[in-house]
Order: sequence, then structure tokens, then C-alpha cells
Amino acid sequence: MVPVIENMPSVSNYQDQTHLLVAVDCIIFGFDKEELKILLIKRNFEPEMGKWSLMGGFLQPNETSENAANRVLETLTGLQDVYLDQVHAYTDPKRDPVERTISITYYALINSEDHNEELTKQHSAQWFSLNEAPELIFDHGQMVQHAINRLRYKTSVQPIGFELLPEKFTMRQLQRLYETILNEEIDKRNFAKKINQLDVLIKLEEKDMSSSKKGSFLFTFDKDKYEANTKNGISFKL
Amino acid sequence: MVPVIENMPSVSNYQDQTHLLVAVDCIIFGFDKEELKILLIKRNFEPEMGKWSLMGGFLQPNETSENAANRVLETLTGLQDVYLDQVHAYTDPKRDPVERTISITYYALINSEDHNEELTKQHSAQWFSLNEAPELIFDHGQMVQHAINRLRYKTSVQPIGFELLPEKFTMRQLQRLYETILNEEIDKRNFAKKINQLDVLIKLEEKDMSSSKKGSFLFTFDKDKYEANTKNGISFKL
DNA sequence: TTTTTTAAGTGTATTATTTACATTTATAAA
DNA sequence: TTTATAAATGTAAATAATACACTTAAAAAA
Repeated sequence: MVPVIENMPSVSNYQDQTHLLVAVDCIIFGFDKEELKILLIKRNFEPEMGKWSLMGGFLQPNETSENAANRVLETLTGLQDVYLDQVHAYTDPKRDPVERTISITYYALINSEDHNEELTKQHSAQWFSLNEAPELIFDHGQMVQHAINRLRYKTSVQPIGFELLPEKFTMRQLQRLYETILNEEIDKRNFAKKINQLDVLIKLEEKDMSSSKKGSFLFTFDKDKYEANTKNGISFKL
Repeated sequence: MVPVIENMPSVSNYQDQTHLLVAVDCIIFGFDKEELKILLIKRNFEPEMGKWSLMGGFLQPNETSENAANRVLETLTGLQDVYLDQVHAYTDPKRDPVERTISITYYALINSEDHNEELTKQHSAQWFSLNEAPELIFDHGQMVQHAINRLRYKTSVQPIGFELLPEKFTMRQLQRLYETILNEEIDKRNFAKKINQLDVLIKLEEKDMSSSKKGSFLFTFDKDKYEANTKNGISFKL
């Protein structure tokens, strides 16, 4: 028998507690050969109609927040099974002026070639490079910043960068991706050395001829090794 | 003018959305000279009365989750202004059998000497070393594991370990703290070298005579340098 | 007073990792 | 056939991490 302390009800008062709206907001990262970009929507609904924001949605009765983030992402891009990572829960009582809403953010990594343009057009969505992004509503700017930091960290411990690339890619595209995520220039010899150490790439016979006269070999990643490293972690530091 | 798309209301239906209970749960870390421990409560209330769990509470109307975590922490330990760090939001619809509740976790770092024993007794709380902790209700075990991982990471990039120590401490205590957090043995010469590089400690004249005949010098941290490094980050890797 | 005991305190050599850096090569276009 | 372009590649230097053992201060015991 556990004694019941004074002032401490023996049954929690779930009923009396405040129930709140819970939303998810997605920071959708894409890479278009040169730059890391984020997909933002121009709101065609209130509140803050006409302003730019992240794509989000309310948590539904039988969903986890991961489910909700996937749903939101599919609604906007048509993509399923996308890499998603929870970042943070934002809980300021005044963050949404209409009604108190807490928001859980997820960042998504997508290959920006893949998304369904019909859908993004419907939502007046647009890709922005990080330093040209417009001002965002509420605390969405802070959410983006936080997500970038998390992505940078994650990139240094797991080889997630590949999620943003097409199936076949050149060493140079991969390098540009890392450079744009980490926001620093990397020496190409040192980069190749590091990537080869990770031992997750397969070099194909095929070349991409679009970028130079010589052409550059295409790579794809070794799914098994990649997944092992994605789970076990790596150390990517240049 | 922003066009309103079919099937897309121009005003969001906040009213129609599901409202949920939101809780915070605290993973309270303390260090008692030898080991990293966590403070757990034996529930004297339903659900799961009599079982061990994290200390938590529901988010109140005008609180942020940080406020709530601080409140929960003060209720149990009497401590204010404790180091707190958000870890993750848990959202499985079935995680709480009484009613759907999402939980946002925070880990707290406290100097375990400081807490109010009267309060912890009232809540039937007890310190457990990490590998002797009892089984916990719901998803609390997973929450603890997740928090430990986060603490390990944080320790390697910010000098937060000091939050767990009394104001004056020996180099050896600090080393034991790092060893217990990182779960590995560290060579004492290499450790001292590394810590001195961080340049956040002040060596006092005073010695602690309790641990050896020679005694060991006490240190305190240089508040300014410590705070600068806490913000800017360090790299602690041994 | 001297000896013993105990953990504290300290430095260097080795290894591993990271960084800096320049020339040759394959191919398309002129 | 020549030219132009980005791709491909390796080594030396610097920095960081690791391994490792003896001396010392003080209390306790003889």
C-alpha cells in the first residue's frame, strides 16, 4: 500500500487539466545542385494570410507527431517515406495569436527534384535559399534556425546528406551539399579522402557529362553500409 | 490578394481541432561524488500507483514547457534556476492509458547535495544509479535513455558538467563526473590537460583533505569564462 | 621524531588525425 | 590538332589524442 499524501489526490485529475492544440511544423530542406534551400508556403488562409510560413498542421486524434509530419509533408510535396527528424517543441502561450497552440517541429530532407510541382503550386509554396528567405510568421524563423543547427550537427555524426541527393550523384555534388549545409568551403582532396573512409559509396562506370568536358564519375550509395552507418553514427569533421 | 484554393478554408478551423493534454516529464540528473544518478518517484497516485516513474506535471494555461519543468522540479527538490534542457516530445496516442497525453521531456542537472530532502520524501522519491534504476512506467525508460544520450552529447560540446558539482570541487571529482557521464575511464593527466585548455577553472589555495593525506586542491569555475564557453561551445573529446 | 601510507600532482614521446597544397588527365569544343 | 575546362589524385606538415610512471605533500603509525 502506498500512502496518499495530504494535498496529493490519489487519482490524477486528467479531466480538470487544460487541453491544448498541438501542431507540427515542417522545415523542408532540399538541395538543387548548388544550394541548400527550404520550402515555404505563402499562406492562403488565416491567420497571417498572405505571409510566408512553414507548412504545418494540427495533430489528429490517432496520429503521432511523426505521422502528422509525414502527412503534412505528403500534402505539400506528394512524397512519402521521407527522412524526418524531430527538432523541438515550442510552447510559448502567446506564440499563436488565435489560440494557444504548441508546435513540434520536424525537419525533412528531400531531393528537391522529386517533389510534385502541382501540389506545391496549389499551396503557393516556393523554394528559398537560406539567406534569401523572407520573414516568417510567429516563431517560424527561430524554428528554421534551430533546424539548421540540428541538421549541421546530424550531418557531422550521421551520413544523412545523401537523403538530399538524387540516386546517382557526383563527388562534387556531394561536396557542394556538405559545403552548403556546414556553410564552409572544403578542399576537394580532403573531402574525397574523408568520404571514401566512410565506405558507403559505390563508384559507377557512368559519368555525368553536364558539368565539364571531362565528365565526372557518378556514385550511388551502398544501401547496407549506408544504413549501418546511419544507425551507428560516424564522425564527419573537416 | 491570395487565391483561396478549393477544399482549403481561408480561415483555419482552430475550433474544430482536437485539443490534447500536454505534460512535461523531468529526467533529474545528480552526481554524488562517485556516480551519475537520477531521481525517480514512487507514484502515490494513479495511474500506475506504486510504480516508479519520472516526476512530471501537466502544462498549465499560462506556462511555457520550460516554466512547467521548472515548477515540477521545484516541487520535488525545492531548487530554482536549475539547468534544464529540452530533449524530445513523445506523442504516441497510446502512451498514457488514461487519456491521450503528449509529453515533453527535460533533463535537469542538479548538485544532488542541494535538494530538499523533506520534499523528496513527501513524493517518495529516490536517487538511483543508472544501471540500478527500476523499471519505469509508460515510455519513461526510453525518455531516460534519450536524455542520457543528449547529456553525453551536450557534455562534449559545452562545459555543462559543472552544473552537477558543488561550488568548490576537486579535479578528481570533476573527472569522476565526466567518467560517469561518458561511461568511460579517462587518464588523469590527459584529463587535467584537457580541462586546463578549456580555461574555465580557478585553482583555489584551499584543499579538500577528505580524500587523501596529501589533500587535493579545490577549484571553482570562472563564471565569465564559463558562461562564454557555455554559449560558444567547446569540444571535449578524450 | 621518523617512517609509512595514500592519493595528488605532473610531462613527454608516440600515434592518429587534420590540414594545406599543385599537377596531370579526359573529353568536348573550337 | 589545339585549346579550354573541370576532374582526379597524393604527400608533407601541423595539430590533436593517447599512452605511460615517478615524485610529492601530508596524515597516521611506529
